[in-house]
Formats: sequence, C-alpha cells, structure tokens
Amino acid sequence: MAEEGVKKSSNFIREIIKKDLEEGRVKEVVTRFPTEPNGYLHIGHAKAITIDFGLAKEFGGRCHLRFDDTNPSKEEQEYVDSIMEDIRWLGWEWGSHLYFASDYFEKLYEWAIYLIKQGKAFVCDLSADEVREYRGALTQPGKESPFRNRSVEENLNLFERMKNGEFPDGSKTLRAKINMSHPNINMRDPVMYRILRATHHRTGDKWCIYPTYDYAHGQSDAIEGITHSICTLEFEDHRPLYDWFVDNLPIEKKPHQYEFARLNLTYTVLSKRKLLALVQKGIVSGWDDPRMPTIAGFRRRGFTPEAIRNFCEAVGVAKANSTVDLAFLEECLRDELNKKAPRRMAVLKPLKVTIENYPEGESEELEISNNPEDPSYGTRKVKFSRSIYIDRDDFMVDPPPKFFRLAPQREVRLRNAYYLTCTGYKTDEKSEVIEIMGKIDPATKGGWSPDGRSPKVTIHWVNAEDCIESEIRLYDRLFLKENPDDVEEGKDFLSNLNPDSLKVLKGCKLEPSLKDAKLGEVYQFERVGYFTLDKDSKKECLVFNRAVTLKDTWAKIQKKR
RNA sequence: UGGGGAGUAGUUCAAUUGGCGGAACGCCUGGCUCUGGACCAGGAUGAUGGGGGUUCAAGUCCUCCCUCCCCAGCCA
Repeated sequence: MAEEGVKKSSNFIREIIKKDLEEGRVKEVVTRFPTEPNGYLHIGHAKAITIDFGLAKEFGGRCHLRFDDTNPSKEEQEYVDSIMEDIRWLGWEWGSHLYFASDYFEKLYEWAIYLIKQGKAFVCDLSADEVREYRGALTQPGKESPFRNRSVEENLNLFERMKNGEFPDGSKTLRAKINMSHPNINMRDPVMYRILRATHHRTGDKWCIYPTYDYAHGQSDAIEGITHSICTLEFEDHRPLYDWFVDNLPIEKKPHQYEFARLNLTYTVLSKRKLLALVQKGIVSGWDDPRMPTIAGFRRRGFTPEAIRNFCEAVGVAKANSTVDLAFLEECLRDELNKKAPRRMAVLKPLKVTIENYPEGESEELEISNNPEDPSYGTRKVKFSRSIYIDRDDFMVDPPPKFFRLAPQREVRLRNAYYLTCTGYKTDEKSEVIEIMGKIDPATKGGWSPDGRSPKVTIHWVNAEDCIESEIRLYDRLFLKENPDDVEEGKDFLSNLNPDSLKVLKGCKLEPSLKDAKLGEVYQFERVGYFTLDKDSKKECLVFNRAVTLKDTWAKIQKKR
C-alpha cells in the first residue's frame, strides 16, 4: 500500500481504476493473475503479479489466481505447484479465489452452442494449412471458408460429434463467424475449439476438444466477475476479439482488458521458451538455479520478496517497451538487505596471519554487533587468537596507489578487534604469498586507539582455530551482452552466455556462528556481499550463495585502469 | 504496402490534464564513518523524435512526417 512514506508515482491503470470507482462503473475492483502452467514464474511475472494483486489490494478489492490451462499438451502439475509457491512467497494471497480455465470447459461449451445457434460460429473442415492460406496476409484480405455457411443444425450436430470424439485430431475446428476481410487478422473467423487428444492435468481424458485462449479468456473473466483484466501489450490487438465474444454472449457485466508493457532486463532472457532451453540443455542446474531470473532462482540466490516487490513498484507501469538495467534490481536488493541482513565475517580466499605478539595457546572473546545500524539485532561473541585468516585480496606485497589495505609495514584495523601492522610475509617457490606475520597494538582492543590515530581501512578476518569451512558460490550475470539476443547471423542467444557466471570457491573460512544459518536467511558478509545458505549444504560442508556484492569502490578503481 | 501500439535526462518512470519540465537508479565532487558498505551534502545531463499550426502560454490541443515495437499458431 502507498502509506510507507515513499511516494509512488501513479500509472495509467491506477488512474482508470480510480475513475471507474469514482464514477460508479464498478463497485469493487476484481483483477486476476492468469498464467499458463507450462513453466516457472520469472521476474516479468512478478511485475504482472505486483500490478494485479497490488492494485486490487490498494483499492480494497480482490485478485484471483487463474491457471489458463486450455492446452493440455504443454501443461503440468509441477508448474501449478511451483507457481502457487512463488506467488505466496512474494507475499500475495488469493484466499478461496483459485480458479482454472478448465473449470469453465462446460460453460464454454454451452456458450459455443449458443453462438452456433445465433449463426455466429461454424464447424470448419479446413486443415491447419488451409486455414492459414484462407486467412490472407497482413495486407491482403482472407477468403471465406467453404464450410462457413453450414446450417445451424449441421453445425450443432458436427460440434457435438467433435466433442464425442468422432473425428481425428486436427480434422475440424469450431470457428467464430466474424469477418474474413477484417483488417485485424484476429477477427478473421478465429478458431474457438480444436480437436486434441491429450490428457489434461485436471480433466484427464474427459475432453478431446479444447477452447483456444481467445475463446476462453474473456469469458473466464466474465464468469469470475473480473472488472479489470490486465495483460501485456501483445494482446492489444486481441482486445476487439475479447470484446466480440463478451458482447455476443449472454453476459451482463462485461470485463475490460487493459495492456501494459512487459518487463525486460539487461543481461537476461525472459521468455519461457528460452528459459526452458537453458534448463533442458543443462546450462543451468534447473529452474531454481540462482542464475535464473525465475522467482525460484532469485529465492535460492538470496533475494527477498520485499526487494522484488520494491523493484516491481519502482519500474512503474507504462505502455512503452523498455529494458530495465539489471543493476537497478541489484540495488533494490542491497537497499533491502542493508536494513535487514545480520552481519557476519567470512573470508572467501583465506590467507593466514600469525600475530607474533599474541601469546601462543591463548585466546579471547570479543563482543560484536550483529548489525551496527540496528542495535536490536544484538551482539555475538567471536574468538580472537594468535592465528587468524584474512582475505588474499586485502594484502599486497607491492601495493599500487589508492590501495589502502594491508601491505608490509602498513597498519590496518581488524574489524571489531585490533589494529594490525604487517611485519613480514612468507612466499612459496612460485613467490606466492602463503602467510603473513604481523603484530597488533594491544591498546587498540575493540578497534580504537587512545592516541586517536585511525587506519585508512578496516579489514575483516576469522579466527583460525574455530572457524568453519564452506563452499561459496559466486554468481554473475548469465549473459555477456546487455541484450542476449543481439547475435551474429546464424547464432542464437546461447552464443552470448557468460562462461564465468558461476565461480565456486572452496575452503572458505566462516566465523563459527554461521553453522546455525538456515535456509532463507540472508547475511551480510562484511565488506563482501550478501549471502544465503544453499540447499546443497551438507553438515560437513555448508554451501553459501552470493546474492549480490556490496558496492566496491576499490573494484571500480581497478576497473577504470 | 493492412491493423494495433509507443516515442520526455544514460536508464526506468512522473508532470496537478494548457501554466516556469521533475524523481529514482546510474555518473561526477566533497563530507562523515571501525564495512573502500551505509549515510549526508553538492553537481552535470534534456531543443520533451522532427516540421508546421492554434494560444498570452503547448510535453500536453490540431496537422504532416520520422523511428521503434506487436500481429498472418488449431500457443498463451
């Protein structure tokens, strides 16, 4: 709702609803989120869900969840289940208003008979190829089917026999009798029913004829009392047909369709076909691979529902095609997690540090805030001793300008602990640094110096003795190009895959409190990013996914060179 | 060459319906800070796709043009 302080700017659909309410055209707003159960929901659906459910809630109405299951050859129960889970996770509820287009098959069949009796529908024997041929072209009118003028009786008889399974698949269709020379191709006697023998996930083998989307959608809306039927732009030129069915059937309260531009994201594909290809070709581990733009993927990656909802609100609703920068989505996540995520310390690429002036065999406990910005998150105890790990990236033997981290003879602050000065380092035969020697200033315990000096930078660390090992998966964009479909002749979007979209780090060192991490919790690993436990975790080895990095000024400086 | 849509900072959207074109993100400065994070302050960026017209006044109304997107599934 709009009361959270941030003013959200309006959009044309909200204005239409407002006006309809004010001027009494509708008493109550009823929307619906319609979806075909033939794939997992993705971030584009999240935008539609935010509009459909969000607007209904805002105006005190309701939003139905409806499965558009009119094509049994592509639909599966697995998808129905995942879709419901994802919508709930996003924070929306439909209460008792769960519907399936297949619930209306009987009514739709009756209405088809009604149209036949009105002389507005006919059974056509043309093959699929012939129908296409007769349809004409964009600039050419079509031709009328030779079966267009069958008598009502004959149509009734034939349609019933279609339903009874007397004809083979594809041999006949029921078509609306509208106008074969209509400038809008959708109006050229569109198919209402096709013969299709496939087991439906809900109605089983009861039917062998199935209504098309065009014949089912508006009527489903009408049956449910939908007032505002919101969909994407590509249905704009189906609206006259939507209205035609609603107008020519005995329907009192007519629903109305409104269209908005679907979401596009840089470095991302959002078509079910392409996402399915990524899954089927094994390019990703499944629909919930954390690199997938699916709701399930984002969830596993460590995104929160709030972040996704805020993003969907922020991108707005308009009719102009647009592509949102992926960085904007990431920023919405950071914004959310910065407030909510408890802080922890984790070293992804460990480098051992021996603190020469810390007594061997001794240790102490430091009390550390779980979220410096919100004391209500409490504190935790972390051990400190002679041997710790820091991140390899936080040390350089020969640091370039603007590198403020640890280097020989340089002093940095260890987060929540002591000031540390590097006194030396050891290398292996390849002159790779394998260990650092240093000394701490005992007077700086807690991270403050009595003399007021302050190191330029603070680095994180974990205690060597009791830290836990884990695997950390670093995710990056799945595609190299902003527009993955920008390809050379003869190639497809798969040629733009980012080979480094997943980097697996092993032997990462985490502070011990992280062994209690639970699925669904997201932590900020200080100075690194936001991470969440992955379902692949085992007791011996936890697995964490990086949801998003923190903003990194040093990385930016490096990139500029 | 048919029909349906859309053009406003780099991006995504606003503009009280004809009244001095704004916000968010991004970008650049500076400040602050025990996260090179967060936060704070400041800054740059637009002939509102183009021409013509109406008007005291046009992103908004009229007109001509340009560019982009969608449509020829028995998919949704």
